[in-house]
Amino acid sequence: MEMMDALWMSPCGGISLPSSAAGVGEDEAAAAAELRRGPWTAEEDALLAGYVAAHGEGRWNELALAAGLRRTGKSCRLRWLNYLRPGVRRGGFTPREQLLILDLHSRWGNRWSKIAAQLPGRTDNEVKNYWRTRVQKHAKQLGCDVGSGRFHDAMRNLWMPRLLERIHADESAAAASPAHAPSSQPAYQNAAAPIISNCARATSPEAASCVTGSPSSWEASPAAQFQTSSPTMAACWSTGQCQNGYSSASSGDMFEESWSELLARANHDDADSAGLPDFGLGETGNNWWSLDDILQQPLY
DNA sequence: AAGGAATACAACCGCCGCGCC
DNA sequence: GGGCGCGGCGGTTGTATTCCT
Repeated sequence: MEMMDALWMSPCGGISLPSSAAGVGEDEAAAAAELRRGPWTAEEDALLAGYVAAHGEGRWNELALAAGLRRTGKSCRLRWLNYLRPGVRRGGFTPREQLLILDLHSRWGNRWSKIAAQLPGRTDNEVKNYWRTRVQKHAKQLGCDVGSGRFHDAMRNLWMPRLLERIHADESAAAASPAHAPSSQPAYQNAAAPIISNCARATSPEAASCVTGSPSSWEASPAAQFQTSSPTMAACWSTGQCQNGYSSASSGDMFEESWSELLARANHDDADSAGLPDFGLGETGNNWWSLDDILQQPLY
C-alpha cells in the first residue's frame, strides 16, 4: 500500500513508475522523476483540461504522463476535481450553503465529501476549508472547542437562526426588486435553489430529512418549507420576524461583530427574559445543531 | 510605507477500500 | 487469497493575500 502511495505522489526525485504502465519508456520515467509541485500554472491547467476533454477522466497516472504533465496522477486528479472540472463553483458560500453545511456536519461529522455532494458545484476541499477557517475561527473567538457544548449551543442558537434570517432577507429583497427577477438573479442566488432541492431529493434518508418540500415550493415560499416541521419558523418566514435586529450585510460571513460580542449581547438579552435560550453548557442530543433541532427553539 | 500577523485557499500527504488479475 | 493499481477521503501543510499596527 505504501508503495502505491509512493507511485501516486512521491515527492520530487523519488518516483519510480512501472515501465509497463501505458508503455512508459525510460525517458518518460526519467522525466517523471522530476515531478513538479506547488501551484499549477495556466499552461498545466490547459494541458490537463485539454487532455481530459479529449480522453476523459480516470487513469490519472497514465493521463499525467500522456499529457506531458510533470505531476503525479493524484495531483492531476485533485486539480481537475477541485478546480478545472466543469461546474465547479468558486467564491464565498451563500447563507443557504452555510446553513446546509452546519446542518449536515451536525449529522455526518467530518464527512466532507458527503457534505459537498449536497452542495452542487462545491468540493469537499472547499467545505473542509470553510469549516476550518470560518467555523473554527468562531470557536476560537468563543474560547472553546468546536466540539464543546458551548460552541454547539452558540451555533444552534445564534449562527443557524441568523443564517435563516439572512436567507429570508435576501429573498425578500430579491422579490421586492425587479432587478432581481429570476432571469437576472446573480449566479449564487440561482444556485441556492438546487442546493436545497438537491438536499430534499437526496437519496439518503439523512439528507432528505434536512429540508422538507420540493425545489419549486422552496423558491416560491420559504415559509412553506418549514410548515411541516416548525410552525414557529414558518411564521418567522412569513412575518419577517427573523429580521429583527439583523443587518443584511453582503459579507460572506454572517457576523460582522465578534462572536464574543454576540454572545455577550445574547446572554444580556437572555437575562432580560428576552427569550434567548440558555448559553450555558448543554446538550441537544447527537444532532447538535440540526435544522430539526433549532426549528424547535424559540426565536429571539 | 513597511513589516508582522491573521486569514483564506490550494495543494500535498497518508491511509483506506474496492475491483481486478 | 493475496498483490496490485487506482480512486477517494480526511487531515495537514504551504503560500498568497489581506489586515493591522
